[in-house]
Amino acid sequence: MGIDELDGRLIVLLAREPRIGVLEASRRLGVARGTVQARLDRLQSNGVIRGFGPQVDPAALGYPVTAFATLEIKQGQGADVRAHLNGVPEVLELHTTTGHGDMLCRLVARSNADLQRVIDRVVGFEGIVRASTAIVMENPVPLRVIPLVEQAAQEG
Amino acid sequence: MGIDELDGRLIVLLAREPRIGVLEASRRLGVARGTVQARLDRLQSNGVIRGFGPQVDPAALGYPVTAFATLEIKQGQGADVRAHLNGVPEVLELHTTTGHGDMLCRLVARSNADLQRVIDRVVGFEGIVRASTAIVMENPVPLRVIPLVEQAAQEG
DNA sequence: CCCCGACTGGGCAGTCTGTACAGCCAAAGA
DNA sequence: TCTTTGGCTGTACAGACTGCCCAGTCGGGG
Repeated sequence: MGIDELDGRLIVLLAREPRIGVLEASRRLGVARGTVQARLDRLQSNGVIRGFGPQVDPAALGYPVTAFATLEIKQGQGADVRAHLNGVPEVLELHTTTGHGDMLCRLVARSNADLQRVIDRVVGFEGIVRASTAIVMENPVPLRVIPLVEQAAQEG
Repeated sequence: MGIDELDGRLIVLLAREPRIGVLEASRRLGVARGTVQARLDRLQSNGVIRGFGPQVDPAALGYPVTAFATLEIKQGQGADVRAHLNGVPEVLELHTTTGHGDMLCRLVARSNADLQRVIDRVVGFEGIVRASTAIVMENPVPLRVIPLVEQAAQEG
């Protein structure tokens, strides 16, 4: 289940320059093309690489406001709340957590004013007892995996 | 800056089946290949599509534990804290937020025990006054953008 | 000592990409 | 109404890549 050092270099390379193909990658890594192909296949069937879907920027889509909402759920309403939130497009992800809140979700909105509408829609559901929202001002570290991959590659 | 309806269908298609190329996409969408190519180029230069990097699953990498930490920062230490957290591979993303905490970051760890090590490393830095952590138990809605894209496509 | 898995280097057919060009059409402007 | 502009359609061509196959090499485990 670990990650090879070559695997690591491959993933990092693909992350930095996604457009290069298997052939070019093999040249950069200094291995045969078949090797890269085999590694890639294995990484994908392993589940290490889920896919190569487009990374969409909500801000460029017209949703420049991001927020995190901590939700407190009425006992036994978990499934319903999940289904409800799943139906809200502005809910980009949802986690159930330990701690004071029961759920944490990431929201986007067209503006601060629009965020109110989104929150109303999110919490306008019996089963959600309380919600506290934190608006994101800055994003010093955007979602990244490369450092983790490098670490996993060295240790593995 | 809006999103066309065709743009929306294209993005959704690519998100669902990333391996298909421009040609196949044009067939599916019922438009000419050149059109798809032009749209793709525009979406990428727009910044709507950031890229097609590999989507790596930290769990498969050996980091099955995810947590969110809310950090309280000593006034004026923001920049240092950012730099510090930027150097921790297990910090997958970092936001500065409004509300009770000053920052919110996503962490991963090899196990619950290992999470302690990560948190120690994160908060072991002058400038961080307090941290409260919520461990993720379940992830009912994994990070997604498709519903948002569809909504933006209809409205735009 | 042998076997097995992994990597190498090469080859082949099929397909896709990048690019270009001419024609068509609808919307915007003169 | 005429003209211009921008976007889409088909088409074409050379170059490059992919998927697949195979024989040979190499190092570790049995």
